[in-house]
Amino acid sequence: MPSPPRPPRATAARKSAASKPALSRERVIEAALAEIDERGVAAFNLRNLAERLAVYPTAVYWHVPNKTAILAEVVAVVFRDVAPQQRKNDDWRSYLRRLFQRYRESARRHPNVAPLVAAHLVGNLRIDFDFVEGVLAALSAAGLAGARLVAGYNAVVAALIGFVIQEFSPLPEADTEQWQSAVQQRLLGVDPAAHPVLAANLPLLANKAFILRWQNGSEAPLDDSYASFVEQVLAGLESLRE
Amino acid sequence: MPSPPRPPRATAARKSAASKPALSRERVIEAALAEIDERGVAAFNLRNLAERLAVYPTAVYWHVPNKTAILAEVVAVVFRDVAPQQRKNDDWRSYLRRLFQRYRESARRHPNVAPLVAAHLVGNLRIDFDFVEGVLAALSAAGLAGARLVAGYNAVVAALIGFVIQEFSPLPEADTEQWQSAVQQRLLGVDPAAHPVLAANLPLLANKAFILRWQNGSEAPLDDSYASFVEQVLAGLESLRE
DNA sequence: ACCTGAACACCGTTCAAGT
DNA sequence: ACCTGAACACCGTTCAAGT
Repeated sequence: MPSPPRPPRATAARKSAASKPALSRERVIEAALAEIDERGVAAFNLRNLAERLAVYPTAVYWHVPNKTAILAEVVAVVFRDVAPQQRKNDDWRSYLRRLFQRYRESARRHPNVAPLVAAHLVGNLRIDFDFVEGVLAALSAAGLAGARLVAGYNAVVAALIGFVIQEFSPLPEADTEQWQSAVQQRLLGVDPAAHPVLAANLPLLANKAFILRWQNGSEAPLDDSYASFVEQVLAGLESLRE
Repeated sequence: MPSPPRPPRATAARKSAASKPALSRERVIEAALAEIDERGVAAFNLRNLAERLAVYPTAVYWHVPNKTAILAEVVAVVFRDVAPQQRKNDDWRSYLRRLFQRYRESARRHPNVAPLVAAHLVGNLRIDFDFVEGVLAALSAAGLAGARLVAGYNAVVAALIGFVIQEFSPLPEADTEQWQSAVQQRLLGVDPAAHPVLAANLPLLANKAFILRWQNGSEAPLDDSYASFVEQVLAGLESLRE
Protein backbone atom coordinates (compact mmCIF):
# COMPACT_ATOMS: atom_id res chain seq x y z
CA MET A 1 0.00 0.00 0.00
CA PRO A 2 1.52 3.31 -1.06
CA SER A 3 -0.48 5.38 1.43
CA PRO A 4 1.51 7.32 4.02
CA PRO A 5 1.59 6.07 7.62
CA ARG A 6 -1.77 6.56 9.23
CA PRO A 7 -1.74 9.17 12.01
CA PRO A 8 -2.93 8.07 15.45
CA ARG A 9 -6.64 8.27 15.99
CA ALA A 10 -8.00 10.17 18.97
CA THR A 11 -5.08 12.53 18.99
CA ALA A 12 -7.03 14.93 21.15
CA ALA A 13 -8.69 12.40 23.42
CA ARG A 14 -5.37 10.82 24.17
CA LYS A 15 -4.14 13.84 26.03
CA SER A 16 -7.33 14.24 28.06
CA ALA A 17 -6.74 12.19 31.18
CA ALA A 18 -3.41 13.44 32.47
CA SER A 19 -1.67 12.56 29.19
CA LYS A 20 -2.18 8.84 29.53
CA PRO A 21 0.21 6.98 27.22
CA ALA A 22 -1.38 5.48 24.13
CA LEU A 23 0.89 2.49 24.05
CA SER A 24 2.21 -0.01 26.54
CA ARG A 25 4.37 -3.08 26.37
CA GLU A 26 1.31 -5.26 26.84
CA ARG A 27 -0.64 -3.56 24.07
CA VAL A 28 2.31 -4.03 21.72
CA ILE A 29 2.59 -7.76 22.47
CA GLU A 30 -1.14 -8.25 22.26
CA ALA A 31 -1.32 -6.50 18.89
CA ALA A 32 1.67 -8.49 17.66
CA LEU A 33 -0.10 -11.73 18.53
CA ALA A 34 -3.19 -10.55 16.68
CA GLU A 35 -1.08 -9.72 13.64
CA ILE A 36 0.57 -13.13 13.70
CA ASP A 37 -2.75 -14.88 14.14
CA GLU A 38 -4.03 -13.14 11.04
CA ARG A 39 -1.04 -13.07 8.74
CA GLY A 40 1.51 -15.53 10.06
CA VAL A 41 5.04 -15.07 11.36
CA ALA A 42 6.62 -14.71 7.93
CA ALA A 43 4.46 -11.71 7.05
CA PHE A 44 4.72 -10.09 10.48
CA ASN A 45 6.44 -6.72 10.41
CA LEU A 46 6.68 -3.62 12.53
CA ARG A 47 4.91 -1.33 10.10
CA ASN A 48 1.75 -3.38 10.01
CA LEU A 49 1.98 -3.73 13.75
CA ALA A 50 2.24 0.03 14.15
CA GLU A 51 -0.68 0.58 11.83
CA ARG A 52 -2.80 -1.74 13.93
CA LEU A 53 -1.80 0.24 17.00
CA ALA A 54 -2.43 3.51 15.16
CA VAL A 55 1.02 4.89 15.90
CA TYR A 56 4.14 5.56 13.89
CA PRO A 57 6.32 2.49 13.46
CA THR A 58 9.12 3.84 15.57
CA ALA A 59 6.89 4.46 18.57
CA VAL A 60 7.00 0.77 19.31
CA TYR A 61 10.68 1.02 20.13
CA TRP A 62 9.95 2.98 23.25
CA HIS A 63 8.25 -0.05 24.77
CA VAL A 64 10.22 -2.93 23.35
CA PRO A 65 13.87 -3.32 22.34
CA ASN A 66 13.42 -5.00 18.94
CA LYS A 67 11.46 -7.39 16.80
CA THR A 68 13.05 -10.51 18.25
CA ALA A 69 11.98 -9.49 21.73
CA ILE A 70 8.42 -9.01 20.53
CA LEU A 71 8.34 -12.52 19.09
CA ALA A 72 9.76 -13.99 22.28
CA GLU A 73 7.09 -12.22 24.32
CA VAL A 74 4.36 -13.38 21.97
CA VAL A 75 5.29 -17.02 22.48
CA ALA A 76 5.54 -16.46 26.20
CA VAL A 77 2.00 -15.09 26.22
CA VAL A 78 0.64 -17.99 24.20
CA PHE A 79 2.15 -20.55 26.56
CA ARG A 80 1.60 -18.62 29.76
CA ASP A 81 -0.06 -20.87 32.31
CA VAL A 82 0.48 -24.12 30.39
CA ALA A 83 1.74 -25.70 33.57
CA PRO A 84 -1.33 -27.33 35.17
CA GLN A 85 -2.21 -26.75 38.79
CA GLN A 86 -0.88 -29.46 41.02
CA ARG A 87 -3.91 -31.22 42.44
CA LYS A 88 -4.05 -33.17 45.65
CA ASN A 89 -4.19 -36.93 45.05
CA ASP A 90 -3.07 -36.38 41.51
CA ASP A 91 -0.68 -38.99 40.26
CA TRP A 92 2.20 -38.16 37.96
CA ARG A 93 0.55 -39.76 34.95
CA SER A 94 -2.56 -37.64 35.01
CA TYR A 95 -0.47 -34.54 35.64
CA LEU A 96 1.59 -35.17 32.54
CA ARG A 97 -1.49 -36.03 30.50
CA ARG A 98 -2.98 -32.69 31.44
CA LEU A 99 0.24 -30.89 30.63
CA PHE A 100 0.38 -32.46 27.18
CA GLN A 101 -3.23 -31.59 26.49
CA ARG A 102 -2.87 -28.01 27.67
CA TYR A 103 0.29 -27.50 25.67
CA ARG A 104 -1.42 -28.64 22.50
CA GLU A 105 -4.49 -26.54 23.27
CA SER A 106 -2.35 -23.43 23.56
CA ALA A 107 -0.79 -24.16 20.21
CA ARG A 108 -4.13 -24.86 18.63
CA ARG A 109 -5.43 -21.47 19.67
CA HIS A 110 -2.53 -19.76 17.90
CA PRO A 111 -1.26 -22.17 15.26
CA ASN A 112 0.78 -19.51 13.46
CA VAL A 113 2.97 -19.24 16.52
CA ALA A 114 4.03 -22.88 16.22
CA PRO A 115 7.19 -22.15 14.17
CA LEU A 116 8.44 -19.98 17.03
CA VAL A 117 8.04 -22.64 19.68
CA ALA A 118 11.45 -24.20 19.20
CA ALA A 119 13.25 -20.89 19.39
CA HIS A 120 11.19 -20.13 22.45
CA LEU A 121 12.22 -22.92 24.75
CA VAL A 122 15.75 -22.81 23.47
CA GLY A 123 17.46 -20.26 25.59
CA ASN A 124 14.73 -18.15 26.99
CA LEU A 125 15.89 -15.67 29.54
CA ARG A 126 12.56 -15.62 31.30
CA ILE A 127 12.66 -19.30 32.23
CA ASP A 128 9.24 -20.60 33.18
CA PHE A 129 10.16 -22.18 36.48
CA ASP A 130 6.61 -23.32 37.11
CA PHE A 131 6.65 -25.32 33.91
CA VAL A 132 10.00 -26.88 34.68
CA GLU A 133 9.10 -27.64 38.27
CA GLY A 134 5.81 -29.19 37.20
CA VAL A 135 7.53 -31.68 34.93
CA LEU A 136 10.30 -32.42 37.41
CA ALA A 137 7.86 -32.92 40.29
CA ALA A 138 5.80 -35.36 38.25
CA LEU A 139 8.85 -37.36 37.21
CA SER A 140 10.18 -37.28 40.72
CA ALA A 141 6.86 -38.61 41.97
CA ALA A 142 7.28 -41.36 39.38
CA GLY A 143 10.43 -42.35 41.18
CA LEU A 144 12.98 -40.91 38.81
CA ALA A 145 16.11 -39.33 40.21
CA GLY A 146 19.59 -38.42 39.10
CA ALA A 147 20.48 -39.11 35.48
CA ARG A 148 17.10 -40.74 34.91
CA LEU A 149 15.32 -37.63 36.06
CA VAL A 150 17.29 -35.57 33.57
CA ALA A 151 16.67 -38.06 30.78
CA GLY A 152 12.96 -38.17 31.54
CA TYR A 153 12.69 -34.43 31.66
CA ASN A 154 14.48 -33.94 28.34
CA ALA A 155 12.29 -36.59 26.77
CA VAL A 156 9.12 -34.88 27.95
CA VAL A 157 10.19 -31.48 26.65
CA ALA A 158 11.33 -32.91 23.33
CA ALA A 159 8.05 -34.77 22.95
CA LEU A 160 5.96 -31.74 23.86
CA ILE A 161 7.41 -29.54 21.18
CA GLY A 162 8.08 -32.18 18.53
CA PHE A 163 4.51 -33.12 17.90
CA VAL A 164 2.99 -29.70 18.28
CA ILE A 165 5.47 -27.92 16.02
CA GLN A 166 4.90 -30.50 13.34
CA GLU A 167 1.15 -30.56 13.67
CA PHE A 168 0.48 -26.83 13.60
CA SER A 169 3.28 -25.25 11.64
CA PRO A 170 1.77 -23.60 8.60
CA LEU A 171 2.14 -25.40 5.32
CA PRO A 172 3.52 -23.51 2.31
CA GLU A 173 1.38 -20.39 2.15
CA ALA A 174 1.77 -19.45 -1.49
CA ASP A 175 -0.61 -20.97 -3.98
CA THR A 176 -1.86 -23.42 -1.38
CA GLU A 177 -4.44 -24.74 -3.78
CA GLN A 178 -1.87 -25.88 -6.28
CA TRP A 179 0.54 -27.15 -3.65
CA GLN A 180 -2.12 -29.30 -2.02
CA SER A 181 -3.01 -31.10 -5.19
CA ALA A 182 0.68 -31.48 -6.03
CA VAL A 183 1.24 -33.35 -2.76
CA GLN A 184 -1.75 -35.56 -3.44
CA GLN A 185 -0.42 -36.29 -6.91
CA ARG A 186 2.97 -37.22 -5.48
CA LEU A 187 1.31 -39.63 -3.07
CA LEU A 188 -0.77 -41.28 -5.74
CA GLY A 189 2.40 -41.87 -7.70
CA VAL A 190 4.03 -44.03 -5.04
CA ASP A 191 5.69 -47.08 -6.49
CA PRO A 192 4.44 -50.17 -4.61
CA ALA A 193 7.57 -52.08 -5.57
CA ALA A 194 9.94 -49.53 -4.05
CA HIS A 195 7.75 -48.47 -1.11
CA PRO A 196 5.36 -51.32 -0.38
CA VAL A 197 4.25 -50.49 3.16
CA LEU A 198 3.57 -46.90 2.25
CA ALA A 199 1.66 -47.88 -0.86
CA ALA A 200 -0.40 -50.45 0.99
CA ASN A 201 -1.43 -48.01 3.70
CA LEU A 202 -1.90 -44.91 1.62
CA PRO A 203 -5.56 -44.20 2.45
CA LEU A 204 -4.78 -44.61 6.11
CA LEU A 205 -1.83 -42.24 6.04
CA ALA A 206 -2.89 -39.58 3.56
CA ASN A 207 -3.41 -36.25 5.34
CA LYS A 208 -3.15 -38.03 8.70
CA ALA A 209 0.59 -38.61 8.94
CA PHE A 210 3.43 -36.10 9.12
CA ILE A 211 5.10 -35.37 5.80
CA LEU A 212 2.17 -36.98 4.02
CA ARG A 213 -0.29 -34.18 4.77
CA TRP A 214 -1.61 -31.29 2.74
CA GLN A 215 -3.45 -29.62 5.60
CA ASN A 216 -2.06 -28.62 8.95
CA GLY A 217 -3.41 -29.23 12.43
CA SER A 218 -5.85 -26.34 12.40
CA GLU A 219 -7.74 -27.83 9.50
CA ALA A 220 -7.01 -31.51 10.01
CA PRO A 221 -6.17 -32.15 13.68
CA LEU A 222 -4.34 -35.34 14.60
CA ASP A 223 -6.30 -35.98 17.78
CA ASP A 224 -6.04 -39.75 17.79
CA SER A 225 -2.36 -39.78 17.01
CA TYR A 226 -1.71 -37.25 19.74
CA ALA A 227 -3.66 -39.22 22.32
CA SER A 228 -1.64 -42.28 21.43
CA PHE A 229 1.56 -40.25 21.45
CA VAL A 230 0.96 -39.10 25.01
CA GLU A 231 0.40 -42.68 26.14
CA GLN A 232 3.57 -43.74 24.36
CA VAL A 233 5.52 -41.05 26.15
CA LEU A 234 4.13 -42.25 29.46
CA ALA A 235 5.04 -45.83 28.61
CA GLY A 236 8.52 -44.66 27.72
CA LEU A 237 8.87 -42.95 31.10
CA GLU A 238 7.50 -46.05 32.74
CA SER A 239 10.34 -48.02 31.18
CA LEU A 240 12.79 -45.61 32.79
CA ARG A 241 11.69 -46.57 36.29
CA GLU A 242 13.85 -49.72 35.91
CA MET B 1 30.58 -3.21 4.01
CA PRO B 2 30.15 -0.25 1.66
CA SER B 3 32.25 -1.75 -1.14
CA PRO B 4 30.49 -2.35 -4.49
CA PRO B 5 29.58 -5.91 -5.49
CA ARG B 6 32.72 -7.85 -6.28
CA PRO B 7 33.01 -8.82 -9.96
CA PRO B 8 33.38 -12.50 -10.78
CA ARG B 9 36.91 -13.79 -10.72
CA ALA B 10 38.34 -15.58 -13.74
CA THR B 11 36.15 -13.66 -16.14
CA ALA B 12 38.39 -14.65 -18.99
CA ALA B 13 39.04 -18.25 -17.97
CA ARG B 14 35.35 -18.88 -17.54
CA LYS B 15 34.69 -18.55 -21.24
CA SER B 16 37.55 -20.83 -22.26
CA ALA B 17 36.00 -24.27 -22.37
CA ALA B 18 32.96 -23.84 -24.58
CA SER B 19 31.46 -21.18 -22.29
CA LYS B 20 30.87 -23.53 -19.39
CA PRO B 21 28.42 -21.99 -16.93
CA ALA B 22 29.98 -20.66 -13.74
CA LEU B 23 27.01 -21.52 -11.59
CA SER B 24 24.72 -24.47 -11.14
CA ARG B 25 21.85 -25.32 -8.85
CA GLU B 26 24.13 -27.64 -6.88
CA ARG B 27 26.84 -25.03 -6.43
CA VAL B 28 24.24 -22.55 -5.18
CA ILE B 29 22.86 -24.98 -2.59
CA GLU B 30 26.32 -26.05 -1.54
CA ALA B 31 27.44 -22.46 -1.06
CA ALA B 32 24.24 -21.66 0.81
CA LEU B 33 24.91 -24.49 3.24
CA ALA B 34 28.45 -23.21 3.76
CA GLU B 35 27.11 -19.72 4.45
CA ILE B 36 24.61 -21.06 6.98
CA ASP B 37 27.24 -23.20 8.64
CA GLU B 38 29.39 -20.12 9.13
CA ARG B 39 26.88 -17.41 9.91
CA GLY B 40 23.59 -19.05 10.81
CA VAL B 41 20.18 -18.94 9.21
CA ALA B 42 19.27 -15.52 10.58
CA ALA B 43 22.26 -13.85 8.93
CA PHE B 44 21.95 -15.77 5.68
CA ASN B 45 21.23 -13.55 2.69
CA LEU B 46 21.53 -13.64 -1.05
CA ARG B 47 24.18 -10.95 -1.33
CA ASN B 48 26.66 -12.77 0.86
CA LEU B 49 25.79 -15.96 -0.95
CA ALA B 50 26.49 -14.30 -4.30
CA GLU B 51 29.76 -12.90 -3.04
CA ARG B 52 30.86 -16.38 -2.00
CA LEU B 53 29.99 -17.61 -5.48
CA ALA B 54 31.73 -14.62 -7.03
CA VAL B 55 28.71 -13.59 -9.07
CA TYR B 56 26.20 -10.77 -8.96
CA PRO B 57 23.36 -11.39 -6.51
CA THR B 58 20.75 -11.69 -9.19
CA ALA B 59 22.60 -14.42 -11.05
CA VAL B 60 21.39 -16.88 -8.45
CA TYR B 61 17.83 -16.45 -9.66
CA TRP B 62 18.62 -18.20 -12.87
CA HIS B 63 19.21 -21.44 -10.98
CA VAL B 64 16.77 -21.21 -8.14
CA PRO B 65 13.34 -19.60 -7.79
CA ASN B 66 13.80 -17.78 -4.48
CA LYS B 67 15.34 -17.78 -1.03
CA THR B 68 12.76 -20.11 0.48
CA ALA B 69 13.56 -22.73 -2.13
CA ILE B 70 17.25 -22.45 -1.33
CA LEU B 71 16.59 -23.08 2.35
CA ALA B 72 14.39 -26.06 1.56
CA GLU B 73 17.11 -27.55 -0.62
CA VAL B 74 19.74 -26.95 2.03
CA VAL B 75 17.79 -28.97 4.59
CA ALA B 76 17.16 -31.66 2.02
CA VAL B 77 20.90 -31.94 1.42
CA VAL B 78 21.69 -32.12 5.12
CA PHE B 79 19.24 -34.95 5.68
CA ARG B 80 19.82 -36.73 2.40
CA ASP B 81 20.40 -40.41 3.07
CA VAL B 82 19.30 -40.35 6.71
CA ALA B 83 17.22 -43.41 6.07
CA PRO B 84 19.46 -46.37 6.98
CA GLN B 85 19.91 -49.28 4.61
CA GLN B 86 17.60 -52.14 5.40
CA ARG B 87 19.80 -55.02 6.50
CA LYS B 88 18.96 -58.67 6.36
CA ASN B 89 18.14 -60.13 9.78
CA ASP B 90 17.76 -56.63 11.12
CA ASP B 91 14.98 -56.28 13.62
CA TRP B 92 12.81 -53.19 13.78
CA ARG B 93 14.39 -51.98 17.00
CA SER B 94 17.90 -51.79 15.68
CA TYR B 95 16.65 -50.18 12.49
CA LEU B 96 14.97 -47.40 14.42
CA ARG B 97 17.97 -46.99 16.71
CA ARG B 98 20.15 -46.47 13.66
CA LEU B 99 17.67 -44.04 12.18
CA PHE B 100 17.63 -41.95 15.35
CA GLN B 101 21.41 -41.91 15.54
CA ARG B 102 21.84 -40.98 11.91
CA TYR B 103 19.27 -38.24 12.14
CA ARG B 104 21.05 -36.68 15.07
CA GLU B 105 24.41 -37.06 13.38
CA SER B 106 23.19 -35.15 10.35
CA ALA B 107 21.98 -32.36 12.58
CA ARG B 108 25.21 -32.31 14.52
CA ARG B 109 27.21 -31.81 11.36
CA HIS B 110 25.16 -28.71 10.53
CA PRO B 111 23.69 -27.42 13.76
CA ASN B 112 22.74 -24.05 12.29
CA VAL B 113 20.27 -25.82 10.06
CA ALA B 114 18.31 -27.14 13.04
CA PRO B 115 15.81 -24.26 13.12
CA LEU B 116 14.79 -25.16 9.58
CA VAL B 117 14.07 -28.79 10.34
CA ALA B 118 10.48 -28.27 11.39
CA ALA B 119 9.63 -26.27 8.30
CA HIS B 120 11.34 -28.95 6.29
CA LEU B 121 9.29 -31.98 7.16
CA VAL B 122 6.16 -29.92 7.29
CA GLY B 123 4.89 -29.95 3.77
CA ASN B 124 7.86 -30.72 1.65
CA LEU B 125 7.02 -31.23 -1.96
CA ARG B 126 9.94 -33.55 -2.52
CA ILE B 127 8.73 -36.15 -0.02
CA ASP B 128 11.50 -38.50 1.02
CA PHE B 129 9.71 -41.75 0.34
CA ASP B 130 12.69 -43.81 1.45
CA PHE B 131 12.60 -42.18 4.85
CA VAL B 132 8.86 -42.71 5.22
CA GLU B 133 8.99 -46.27 3.98
CA GLY B 134 11.86 -47.06 6.33
CA VAL B 135 9.89 -46.00 9.37
CA LEU B 136 6.70 -47.67 8.20
CA ALA B 137 8.46 -50.92 7.37
CA ALA B 138 10.07 -51.05 10.80
CA LEU B 139 6.78 -50.40 12.57
CA SER B 140 5.03 -52.86 10.36
CA ALA B 141 7.66 -55.45 11.26
CA ALA B 142 6.89 -54.62 14.87
CA GLY B 143 3.36 -55.76 14.23
CA LEU B 144 1.68 -52.40 13.99
CA ALA B 145 -1.10 -51.90 11.48
CA GLY B 146 -4.01 -49.59 10.82
CA ALA B 147 -4.50 -46.75 13.26
CA ARG B 148 -1.64 -48.01 15.41
CA LEU B 149 0.71 -47.86 12.48
CA VAL B 150 -0.25 -44.24 11.89
CA ALA B 151 0.09 -43.37 15.56
CA GLY B 152 3.48 -45.05 15.78
CA TYR B 153 4.72 -43.31 12.67
CA ASN B 154 3.63 -39.88 13.85
CA ALA B 155 5.24 -40.53 17.22
CA VAL B 156 8.55 -41.47 15.64
CA VAL B 157 8.63 -38.40 13.41
CA ALA B 158 7.64 -36.09 16.26
CA ALA B 159 10.32 -37.61 18.47
CA LEU B 160 12.99 -37.38 15.79
CA ILE B 161 12.59 -33.68 15.26
CA GLY B 162 11.63 -32.66 18.79
CA PHE B 163 14.88 -33.59 20.43
CA VAL B 164 17.18 -32.57 17.64
CA ILE B 165 15.63 -29.16 17.09
CA GLN B 166 15.88 -28.42 20.78
CA GLU B 167 19.38 -29.72 21.17
CA PHE B 168 21.01 -27.96 18.26
CA SER B 169 19.05 -24.80 17.64
CA PRO B 170 21.41 -21.88 18.18
CA LEU B 171 21.04 -20.00 21.42
CA PRO B 172 20.68 -16.21 21.35
CA GLU B 173 23.58 -15.08 19.21
CA ALA B 174 24.01 -11.52 20.41
CA ASP B 175 26.24 -10.88 23.40
CA THR B 176 26.36 -14.59 24.13
CA GLU B 177 28.81 -13.99 26.92
CA GLN B 178 26.43 -11.84 28.88
CA TRP B 179 23.42 -13.97 28.10
CA GLN B 180 25.13 -17.11 29.35
CA SER B 181 25.94 -15.66 32.72
CA ALA B 182 22.45 -14.19 32.94
CA VAL B 183 20.93 -17.65 32.58
CA GLN B 184 23.29 -19.01 35.20
CA GLN B 185 22.33 -16.19 37.53
CA ARG B 186 18.64 -16.91 37.00
CA LEU B 187 19.22 -20.55 37.88
CA LEU B 188 21.15 -19.77 41.02
CA GLY B 189 18.25 -17.60 42.12
CA VAL B 190 15.72 -20.44 42.16
CA ASP B 191 13.53 -20.36 45.23
CA PRO B 192 13.62 -23.80 46.89
CA ALA B 193 10.26 -23.15 48.52
CA ALA B 194 8.48 -22.46 45.25
CA HIS B 195 10.43 -24.92 43.08
CA PRO B 196 11.84 -27.60 45.35
CA VAL B 197 12.60 -30.38 42.88
CA LEU B 198 14.35 -28.00 40.54
CA ALA B 199 16.35 -26.46 43.34
CA ALA B 200 17.35 -29.82 44.73
CA ASN B 201 18.59 -31.09 41.37
CA LEU B 202 20.19 -27.94 40.06
CA PRO B 203 23.74 -29.23 39.55
CA LEU B 204 22.36 -32.24 37.74
CA LEU B 205 20.19 -30.18 35.41
CA ALA B 206 22.27 -27.10 34.76
CA ASN B 207 23.39 -27.00 31.13
CA LYS B 208 22.19 -30.58 30.69
CA ALA B 209 18.45 -30.08 30.48
CA PHE B 210 16.38 -28.21 27.91
CA ILE B 211 15.48 -24.65 28.89
CA LEU B 212 18.09 -24.80 31.64
CA ARG B 213 21.07 -24.65 29.30
CA TRP B 214 23.40 -21.89 28.24
CA GLN B 215 25.19 -23.87 25.56
CA ASN B 216 23.65 -25.74 22.68
CA GLY B 217 24.26 -29.25 21.45
CA SER B 218 27.36 -28.43 19.44
CA GLU B 219 29.17 -27.31 22.56
CA ALA B 220 27.41 -29.39 25.18
CA PRO B 221 25.92 -32.50 23.54
CA LEU B 222 23.18 -34.39 25.37
CA ASP B 223 24.42 -37.84 24.42
CA ASP B 224 23.17 -39.70 27.46
CA SER B 225 19.76 -38.08 27.38
CA TYR B 226 19.41 -38.86 23.70
CA ALA B 227 20.38 -42.50 24.18
CA SER B 228 17.75 -42.77 26.88
CA PHE B 229 15.25 -40.90 24.73
CA VAL B 230 15.61 -43.40 21.91
CA GLU B 231 15.02 -46.29 24.30
CA GLN B 232 11.97 -44.51 25.68
CA VAL B 233 10.58 -44.10 22.19
CA LEU B 234 11.09 -47.78 21.55
CA ALA B 235 9.40 -48.66 24.82
CA GLY B 236 6.52 -46.40 23.84
CA LEU B 237 6.16 -48.21 20.53
CA GLU B 238 6.40 -51.49 22.34
CA SER B 239 3.39 -50.47 24.42
CA LEU B 240 1.46 -49.89 21.20
CA ARG B 241 1.74 -53.56 20.23
CA GLU B 242 -0.98 -54.25 22.83
C1' DA C 1 21.48 -20.02 -21.98
C1' DC C 2 23.42 -17.51 -18.49
C1' DC C 3 25.02 -13.42 -16.22
C1' DT C 4 25.31 -8.24 -15.46
C1' DG C 5 23.54 -4.01 -13.71
C1' DA C 6 20.17 -0.93 -12.52
C1' DA C 7 16.26 -0.34 -9.98
C1' DC C 8 12.19 -0.97 -6.72
C1' DA C 9 9.61 -1.93 -2.81
C1' DC C 10 10.04 -3.23 1.74
C1' DC C 11 11.81 -3.53 6.27
C1' DG C 12 14.35 -3.04 10.96
C1' DT C 13 16.35 0.38 13.44
C1' DT C 14 18.56 4.99 14.85
C1' DC C 15 18.16 9.48 16.16
C1' DA C 16 16.90 14.14 16.47
C1' DA C 17 12.92 16.78 17.22
C1' DG C 18 8.64 17.70 19.16
C1' DT C 19 5.24 18.01 23.28
C1' DA D 1 8.04 10.26 29.39
C1' DC D 2 6.37 9.21 25.11
C1' DC D 3 5.60 9.84 20.27
C1' DT D 4 6.61 11.93 15.56
C1' DG D 5 9.15 12.19 11.37
C1' DA D 6 13.02 11.85 8.66
C1' DA D 7 16.53 9.03 7.36
C1' DC D 8 19.77 4.96 6.65
C1' DA D 9 21.41 0.56 5.65
C1' DC D 10 20.01 -3.72 4.14
C1' DC D 11 17.58 -7.09 1.59
C1' DG D 12 14.59 -10.01 -1.79
C1' DT D 13 13.22 -9.79 -6.23
C1' DT D 14 12.14 -8.01 -11.12
C1' DC D 15 13.54 -6.92 -15.46
C1' DA D 16 15.95 -5.13 -19.27
C1' DA D 17 20.35 -5.45 -21.28
C1' DG D 18 24.39 -7.72 -22.49
C1' DT D 19 27.14 -11.85 -24.49
